[in-house]
Amino acid sequence: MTAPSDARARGTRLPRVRRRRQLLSAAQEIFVARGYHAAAMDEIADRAGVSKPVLYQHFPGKLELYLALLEEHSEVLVEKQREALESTHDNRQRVTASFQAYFDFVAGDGEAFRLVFESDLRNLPAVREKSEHTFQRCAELIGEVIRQDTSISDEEAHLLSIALVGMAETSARYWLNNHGSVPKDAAEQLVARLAWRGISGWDLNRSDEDD
Amino acid sequence: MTAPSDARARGTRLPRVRRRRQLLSAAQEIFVARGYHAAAMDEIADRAGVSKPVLYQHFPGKLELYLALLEEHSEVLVEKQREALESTHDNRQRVTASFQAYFDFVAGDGEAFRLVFESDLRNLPAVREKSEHTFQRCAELIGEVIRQDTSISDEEAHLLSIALVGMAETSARYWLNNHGSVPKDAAEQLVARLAWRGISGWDLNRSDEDD
DNA sequence: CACTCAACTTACGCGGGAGTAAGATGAGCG
DNA sequence: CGCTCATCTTACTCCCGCGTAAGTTGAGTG
Repeated sequence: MTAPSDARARGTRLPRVRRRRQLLSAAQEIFVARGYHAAAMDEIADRAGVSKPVLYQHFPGKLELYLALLEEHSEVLVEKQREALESTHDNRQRVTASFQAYFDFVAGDGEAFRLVFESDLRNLPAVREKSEHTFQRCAELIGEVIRQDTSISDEEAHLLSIALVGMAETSARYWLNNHGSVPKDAAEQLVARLAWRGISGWDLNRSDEDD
Repeated sequence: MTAPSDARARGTRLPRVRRRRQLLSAAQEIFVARGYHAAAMDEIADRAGVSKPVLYQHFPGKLELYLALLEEHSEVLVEKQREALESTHDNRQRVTASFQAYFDFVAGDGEAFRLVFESDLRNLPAVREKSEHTFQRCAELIGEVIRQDTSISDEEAHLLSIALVGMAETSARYWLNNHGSVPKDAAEQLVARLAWRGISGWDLNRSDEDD
């Protein structure tokens, strides 16, 4: 079942940088599949077709290995988000692009999103801060857009952004877990529509009517 | 700092049911503060002013102790949610009540919500299923309401519900972490407004306009 | 007042996994 | 062709924390 994606010819020597990349890749598979705690350094080494001390020649410890991956993928998410928002000046399309970015992130790169969104190490301050900071940066990018077009206060704009990011993250994760029930495009569009209806023309009607 | 909330007179004997409740309470404090993995059975026993074997006379193991708490608080959340949606027939108020329920849940009972929303044991199938099932039940409650008033398909209604629940959970957690920046009422209202604008009159305008 | 049984204690076994010491191997260079 | 040094291996040590064996205490009952 688990194809040894990189454990080619157990016994091949590799130059340092190549080996490092491969170790990161093996570690990602294990951490994603098992979480931090259930992941064993032995298993990561095995997966890379190498013995444990090799791992320790590249990373000082399990935690640092994990943090390296977390850092990398957090950056990817924020970058995707930035690109999405810069891809157009039409706010309606920005919303769509932003959700697409979230869905893409969740759909991509061996489920690495689980490190960022579902870490079982969030009780460690270093990890909690990294995750939350990533989240905040995404929200901040969206917040800027909102502020540009509404007379809303900074704090309220930020809270709205948080809510939207939460919506994106949650629905993207749900969509992935239930692959097949709804096609990606449709899911993105649906949730984007919900968000757009929610924020567009915010200033206009301060009175809330029922249906 | 950490008041020994229940560790009265180390050396007091307690009848079985009373002791059990107290152990659950001590366990909750520790699990919430440290997460499952970093929580030590010794510390839980200490916190309860009791030695470790007592713990094992009430619960077969660490996992079962944890699951008991998870189960309990999951039920509380779903129940709060059900009450909120049954508290009125006006959908606009339903939305507000629903978000209030989430904020209340997060604000209440010694931050027990962290067990449900931030468990570091989600890689264990039993826990993952429990958390996800709780989430789904909340979404389903909301989904029923949505379906009653729209011509939307079941699957789409469900995805919308998921998105809304994610919004509620995320914003409630954020609000709690940044207590003081926004008062509870204001946060609830703001996010409820966002959600209501998003879903109300969904069927009417199938065309999306920009601002 | 002795007897019983639930409630509690101290002190330990033991497994699992992170990290390491010491040695083997082999690719490339002089 | 043999030297060197980076790469890699085997085979440990050690700690931490769950779970338990065996024994103690004391409240209530006949």
